[in-house]
Amino acid sequence: MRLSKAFIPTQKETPAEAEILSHRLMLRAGMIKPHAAGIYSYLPLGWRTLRKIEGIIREEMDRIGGQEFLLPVLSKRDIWEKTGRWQQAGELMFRLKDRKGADLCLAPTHEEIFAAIAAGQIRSYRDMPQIWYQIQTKFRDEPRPRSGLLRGRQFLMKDSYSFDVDVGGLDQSYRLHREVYQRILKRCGLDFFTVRASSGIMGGSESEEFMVLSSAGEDKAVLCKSCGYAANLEVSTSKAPAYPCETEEVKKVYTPGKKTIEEVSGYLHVPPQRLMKSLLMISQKGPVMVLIRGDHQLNETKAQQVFGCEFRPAEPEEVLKLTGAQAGFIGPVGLEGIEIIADLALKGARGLITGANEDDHHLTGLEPGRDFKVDRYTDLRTVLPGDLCPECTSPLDISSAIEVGHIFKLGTKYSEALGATFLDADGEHRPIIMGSYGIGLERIMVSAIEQHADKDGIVWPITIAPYQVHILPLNFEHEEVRRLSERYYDVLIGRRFEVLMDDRNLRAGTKFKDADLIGIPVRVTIGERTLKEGKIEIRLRKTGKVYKVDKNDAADKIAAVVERLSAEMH
RNA sequence: CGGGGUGUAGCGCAGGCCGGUCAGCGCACCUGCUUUGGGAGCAGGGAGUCGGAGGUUCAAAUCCUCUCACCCCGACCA
Repeated sequence: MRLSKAFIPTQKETPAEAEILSHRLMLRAGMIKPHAAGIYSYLPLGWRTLRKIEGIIREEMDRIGGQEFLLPVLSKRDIWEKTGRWQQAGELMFRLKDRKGADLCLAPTHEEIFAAIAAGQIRSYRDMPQIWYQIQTKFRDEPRPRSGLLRGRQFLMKDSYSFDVDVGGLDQSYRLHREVYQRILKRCGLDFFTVRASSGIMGGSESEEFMVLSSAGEDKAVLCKSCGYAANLEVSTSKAPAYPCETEEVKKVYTPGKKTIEEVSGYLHVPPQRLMKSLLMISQKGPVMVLIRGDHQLNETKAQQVFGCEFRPAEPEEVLKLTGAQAGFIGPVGLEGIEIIADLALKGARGLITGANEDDHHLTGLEPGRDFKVDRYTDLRTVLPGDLCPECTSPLDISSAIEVGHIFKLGTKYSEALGATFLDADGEHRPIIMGSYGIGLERIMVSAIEQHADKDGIVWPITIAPYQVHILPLNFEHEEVRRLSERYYDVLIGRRFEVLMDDRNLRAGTKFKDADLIGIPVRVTIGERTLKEGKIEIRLRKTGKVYKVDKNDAADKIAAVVERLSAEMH
């Protein structure tokens, strides 16, 4: 492509709305154009990179026997009703009506539709295993789109689904996907890791996320440097360092108006670790009191699992009715008929302080088991930095990360709801065992920029760069400069390389700045100065390393550099 | 949904409090000349319903009311 003819609207200044690096660079490099919150147009340069990513994903999916589909975006209500997600997905789903008034949605994901196809066509255990995938736009009306392409309301995803006859088959399909995702991300030049994750409203048993460390990321990953333990903060466990405490007498103290941990801890001059949060929850099975150490936070994902059902905090009237006191002054002591669940960090603790079930009073010196009953100890808290690794007891780190992929063992939730059953070898009807595997194309692109950029612009990994070679004639009016540039351009294109040539009649400085911004891995600089020595320059965007090569066999040298860079990515 | 911020030319912004030569600056763009190894110089030029609607006023970018959009923090998030 000749830059004189290309639509690559680079900008010197950064649009004010862009906060994160990748967003700023993509706007400045003329890759994307904002349309509405969380909705972007992809301009030619941005689209080329997305298509590169798409190509890598397609190659790798096909390699494991995946078969590509293209499913509809418009989807009718009934199949979503069958799995309960028409209600469950709530406002996240874009909904519309057709002219007859029938309900439709823009599909936010495609489990239902793929499962419905399987329900009709897969009838025998002989028809499996199957891996079906598509690369397509998803629509989700996010509560808050943000960070450029990181969380959009419309985005590209490769989603695949596996169909197996048994759990062993699912394990195999899941493992294939884990391996293929690792290959995809590696080929895209990402430094990533996997974490155990929550399966959320997808349902299912096991799930892992593919994460890229980045301060721009919205997820928090808990990492152990010494043993490699890694988990999403939502599901991570840890051993809390024990807080030293001694046996005390129980005393009731007057704490007028002191409701929060901070207030009580300040008023009584004790650290928050000595306090115990007593949280009254209403689950579908009835009221439950949850006990957490004062400096800890209740982890709702874990609580959900422990309760085995939906729950919510009790309303003020319910708190009063069940405990006789206002929230802030409640506790487990003397509480009858309410299940009490405590976080593991409280096991063996002594001298605790919590509400007395009497307004403006707290109890001190409490000991679980001695002063109140605990029906169950379990892990309920969110990990804090410095907590100890559950596997090797080294201190844990918590880092921000971008979730680029997520794989799930779904089981039979969708196949049962949609009647996707098959006949096994014994002639029995059984539901198909499904897995679901997503990977975000924009998130790969964003992550690549976040991980590979410098003050001057993007530094593309060659596998996903919009072009491989950027020919930069410094003065296109100069005859020899022009002649050589045209020659390399033709030769390289003839050899199937992807080449951008800056044939614009601009000053050298402008061309350099644009080249750095766009970030093509191999730059070929052709100027009068080095031509006097009979040389041209090959410069690597990543390292800044310059090779001066003879002007007559430069094309071979350029090709060799591109091939070497590409080979390094496998 | 709660809190905060911003809407003035393609991009970045000033002006707003104190209504009246107030439609402005820089970049980008167009023309010409000079320039050509890290975002050139000079001269000339085009471009904006001041987010929208209503109101106050002789007069509104500026004051008032409503509204829309975008960004950030939080809640939420397959």
